[in-house]
Amino acid sequence: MARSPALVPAADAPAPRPRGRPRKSTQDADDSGRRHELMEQAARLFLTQGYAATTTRDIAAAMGMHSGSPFYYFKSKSALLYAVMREGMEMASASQQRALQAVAGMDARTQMRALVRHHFEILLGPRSGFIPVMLYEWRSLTAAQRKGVSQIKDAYEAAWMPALDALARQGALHAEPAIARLFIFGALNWAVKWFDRRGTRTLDQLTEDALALFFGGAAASIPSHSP
Amino acid sequence: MARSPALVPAADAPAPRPRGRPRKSTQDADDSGRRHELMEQAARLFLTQGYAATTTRDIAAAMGMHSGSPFYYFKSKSALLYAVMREGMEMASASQQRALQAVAGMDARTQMRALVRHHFEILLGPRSGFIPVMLYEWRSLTAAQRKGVSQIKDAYEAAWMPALDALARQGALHAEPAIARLFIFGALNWAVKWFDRRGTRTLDQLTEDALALFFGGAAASIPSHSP
DNA sequence: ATTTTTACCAAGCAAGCGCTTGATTAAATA
DNA sequence: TATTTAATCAAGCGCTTGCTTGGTAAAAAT
Repeated sequence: MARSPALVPAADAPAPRPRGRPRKSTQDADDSGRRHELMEQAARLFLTQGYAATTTRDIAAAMGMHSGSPFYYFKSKSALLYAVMREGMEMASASQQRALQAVAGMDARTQMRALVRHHFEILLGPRSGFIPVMLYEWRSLTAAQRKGVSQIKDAYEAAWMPALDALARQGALHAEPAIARLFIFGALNWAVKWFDRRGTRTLDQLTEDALALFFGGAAASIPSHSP
Repeated sequence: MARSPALVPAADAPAPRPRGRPRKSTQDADDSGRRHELMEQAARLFLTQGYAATTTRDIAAAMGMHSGSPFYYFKSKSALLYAVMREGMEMASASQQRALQAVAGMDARTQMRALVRHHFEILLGPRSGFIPVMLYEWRSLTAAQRKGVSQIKDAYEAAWMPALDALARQGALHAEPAIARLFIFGALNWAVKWFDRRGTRTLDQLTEDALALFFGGAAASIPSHSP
């Protein structure tokens, strides 16, 4: 939607990069930093304007590139979207595993707190962007792409079931865990549309609000060792 | 996304209509039925493909029209989207008022049940379509259009506060009503993405599931006359 | 010092887009 | 019966789109 001729790289765009081979590597290893930066800019634009309404020229301009250059990194616009979702979901799933391991063996409410807090971090934290794109641009994927992302997404969502089942057994969850999970993900994911990170409410507070709403006041927490 | 040349109205499209002036009126009064049918087809496509990814040619083909004909009813694609959202929100707000009047003076949980049930009807019922488009294509509106829809939407959402406040006072809602409302709308609205009307679960059951999750089991309902 | 590789630029093409314009047809009206 | 009006069709215009192609500057490898 940015209607600039882009014959000249636009006034507010980043300064043009030196051409040619880059100086060894910005950091250590596997990540060719420029490709990742492209994914971040694309994700930002996909989220604010939508995938279909974002042109490859918009993305190029945000990078300070010319209109054809993004295709050096991704063979199509669709492949760029897929990379954002797939790699975003892989990172989210890996960090969720770490968050869960940190509370392994603790009571169900503590585990749920960790899951909710982590999910908010992914959705609303400073390094967010990839997962919200996935949530709201799912239909822009091809069937084959959807299948590829679904695998990771299903694992991410399945990791919530043990804690939900335990809370239901304790009487802290007043609905079938399977459909409670759908409602709860809806409630949390929707926060992308209204939560303002520059506001006064922190993600910790937001987490407590959500826990209170779904699983009752803090007093309702009954510690229980896994049977 | 439908890639048909549309030189001929496509094989699966509705049969071509007789041209010329229509036979007096399909029904009684104010609604020129064809315009409304156009909005319904557009809403269906906007919802499945997204607004930007839906071409005016797609909409025309779904109507069995040629590509320029939708512009007889709407002066632009954008105006068609706005009409869907605005008129959809007006209908939803009016029917919500009726649903609320039917339970006026009754206890807060009954009022909440009416609100949730009505909301599901709007989102998932047989006459749905307009409101889901509004929820997921908000960013495709211009600032001026957003303002026009916001007025009605704010009133629709504000109507939930009395019941939420009352439930909080009864101890059946364990979070600040203002942010509870945001979470709850998120949970309900998300159902558009997963609920299958052809499945075994009815909207009545879904309503009870949501009430149990947010406001505790059915036993937690404490009747209270308005003070 | 030469060659290779990386990371772009510069230009443009074919297809598709929203939308306009001027007939044209059939029913309603006079 | 003649005229008007509503609801399209038929054709296409100008612009934007995703993407391609061939070149080129600079660092890295040899």
